[in-house]
Amino acid sequence: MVTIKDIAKAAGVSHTTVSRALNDNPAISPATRARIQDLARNMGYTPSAVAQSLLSQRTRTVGMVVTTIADPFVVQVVAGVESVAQQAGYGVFLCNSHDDPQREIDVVDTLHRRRVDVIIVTSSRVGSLYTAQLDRMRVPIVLINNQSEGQYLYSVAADDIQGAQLAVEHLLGLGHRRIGYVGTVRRPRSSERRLTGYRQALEQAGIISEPVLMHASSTKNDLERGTEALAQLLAAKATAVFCYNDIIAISLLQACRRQGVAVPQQLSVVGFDNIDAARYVTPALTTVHQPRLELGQLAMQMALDLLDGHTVHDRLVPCQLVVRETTATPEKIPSLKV
Amino acid sequence: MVTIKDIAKAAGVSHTTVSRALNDNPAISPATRARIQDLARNMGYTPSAVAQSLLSQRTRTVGMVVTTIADPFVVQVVAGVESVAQQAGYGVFLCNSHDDPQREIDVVDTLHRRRVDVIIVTSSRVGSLYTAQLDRMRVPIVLINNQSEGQYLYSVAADDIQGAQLAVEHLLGLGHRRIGYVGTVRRPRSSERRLTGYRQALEQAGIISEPVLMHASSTKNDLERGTEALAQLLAAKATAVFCYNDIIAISLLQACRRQGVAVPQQLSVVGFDNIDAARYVTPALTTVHQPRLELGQLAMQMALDLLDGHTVHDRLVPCQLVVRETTATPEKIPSLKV
DNA sequence: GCCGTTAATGCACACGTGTGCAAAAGAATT
DNA sequence: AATTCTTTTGCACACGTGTGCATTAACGGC
Repeated sequence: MVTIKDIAKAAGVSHTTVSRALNDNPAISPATRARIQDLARNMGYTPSAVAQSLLSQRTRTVGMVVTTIADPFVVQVVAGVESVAQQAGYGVFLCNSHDDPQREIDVVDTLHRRRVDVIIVTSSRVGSLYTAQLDRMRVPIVLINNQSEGQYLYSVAADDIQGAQLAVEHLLGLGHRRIGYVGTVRRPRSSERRLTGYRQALEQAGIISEPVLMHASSTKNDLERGTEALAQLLAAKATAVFCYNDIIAISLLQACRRQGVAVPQQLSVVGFDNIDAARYVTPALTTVHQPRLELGQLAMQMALDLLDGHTVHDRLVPCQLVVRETTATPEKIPSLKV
Repeated sequence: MVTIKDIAKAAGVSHTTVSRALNDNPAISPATRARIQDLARNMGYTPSAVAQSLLSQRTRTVGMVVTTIADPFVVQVVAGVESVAQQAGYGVFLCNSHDDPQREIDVVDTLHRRRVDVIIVTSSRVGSLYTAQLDRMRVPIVLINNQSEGQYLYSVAADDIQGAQLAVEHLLGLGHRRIGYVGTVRRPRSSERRLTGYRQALEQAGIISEPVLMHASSTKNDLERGTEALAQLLAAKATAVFCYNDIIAISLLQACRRQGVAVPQQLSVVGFDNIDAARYVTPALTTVHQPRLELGQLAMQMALDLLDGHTVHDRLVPCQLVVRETTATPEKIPSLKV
């Protein structure tokens, strides 16, 4: 591996002069500068970011912690982070937490050991724990869609409450009165907030929310959620359902098809996230769009602001309703004719 | 940021002793070792991987270049790389090439400047160019599904020819005789190889492939491919079609629905890749499964072997057929009764 | 008490780059 | 020719960690 010392030896100057010449320092005469730059090119020299980082105390790297890279939601967030980071000359170091709090702490420690300039964590489970570590390691941490109760950290999040309200108000507007909610235990905080939005929308319409219509997921696997949820919803005589996310909603659609429940005639379904698959399913899924790309971009921009010493304020980004084919006016089924 | 020198000062010893104590060097007495380790813990010490890398000349990092992180195909490959890397104590540095050869060269240079130990590139467009740079920077490069003609590099790839044969043989087995192929210009080499597999399967069945049934994509956007392709296929009186990938196949399914073409009764459709959405569409897409996770794992394993100085050989991984609902025996339509 | 052996610790350097300060060389001014 | 100013270059150190070698201390055998 060729270093500036090698170039210095070849040029008959000190490594100091080489360093200055390559950085276009005006103290170096134009003649030697050109000579050294040519020499560096010919010798195939590439500066070592490792050595530069050691000296400058900056790696120009952002550490990104995700629950799993396979989640279609986080992929877009990563893309958003990457685009802004790239533009600012920062690189992205990727880590998995696998939704395991202990592992999340471990990878944050790894990133700290690698001296990343800033850390971005999606769906953090242990945000509050960072406050203790935060003063030890002087690394700013930005949380995206934080799932814990830590309040001392910087965060960017989609507005779960407002998004859920959009979904439920859409169903209410179509004439539905018995609307169910299917939540999850994997994202406790988001699920709780979407439930809050669901409740508020019903309340504003003068409807009392019934516990029999609201279910948290009992399983860790969202994909197996459909069959179980459908039985509960039919038993509660629901005409519409708002799901925590698109995966659950799609699994519900598949259960409906298996059991001969017509969507949207017998049951309207609304998802959350607007993942790619929502557009492809039949009937196409009505859902709440989370600005995933924007979440990533905002988080990275906030990270850059923090590194520049600016004061930043938390961001809550509104969601948008995407109406497709799984929602319609409820059928007048016998049990409702009373 | 606390360093071993700070600990040395606090303990009244030299930084050498601290370094040895933290690394469990037997030359240090158990008493001082314990004392220093406690001190390090209390002071919140985290070793600097940057300094260690500078000295050891190893970063324990793999640089990963992908066309775009938003592609559902590459996500699984990244997951495969990450899992093996994680287990071996390596980190993953992620970069986008955006399918731009120049940009691909730039990010490889960036990774080299960061002194990653090895580089993994998916769907490389400029593999052959690396041979020139390869001796300059002594960094092994592993290609996944290489799209260029460079032959001096290590590579892992799915067997496009065999996969295409599986698909077409499946259609032939169902009784189809007029089978189309819809390719793409974005992955020239893969598309060409799948076309080869398509041709070989037809040839073995004694069918002469007709140019009117084979189309390369004229657009860069696979999603808009459907409408155009459907018109061409109907004009050529095809009863089945094999698509370069699932995105094109799904776009074709949507065009069929819009134009009232029944799938699979009037047209059988086979995709390639087996992305998540293939399972969700209606009817569910018959497709060729590429072992994406395995590709990533094999590439990273090959990278580790290279770093250990072992000799490695290129890998060609077989694909598997996944039969779902978009393929069936062809209808006896009038034009075929002749 | 002397010497050889072992245990414990420190000195000095290396890794590759950047920078303050001094030094040398050259040019301009008196 | 002496002085001052400017231009150009080099010395030495810093960043944080690890290691070969030397040094010191301790200890046992005679």
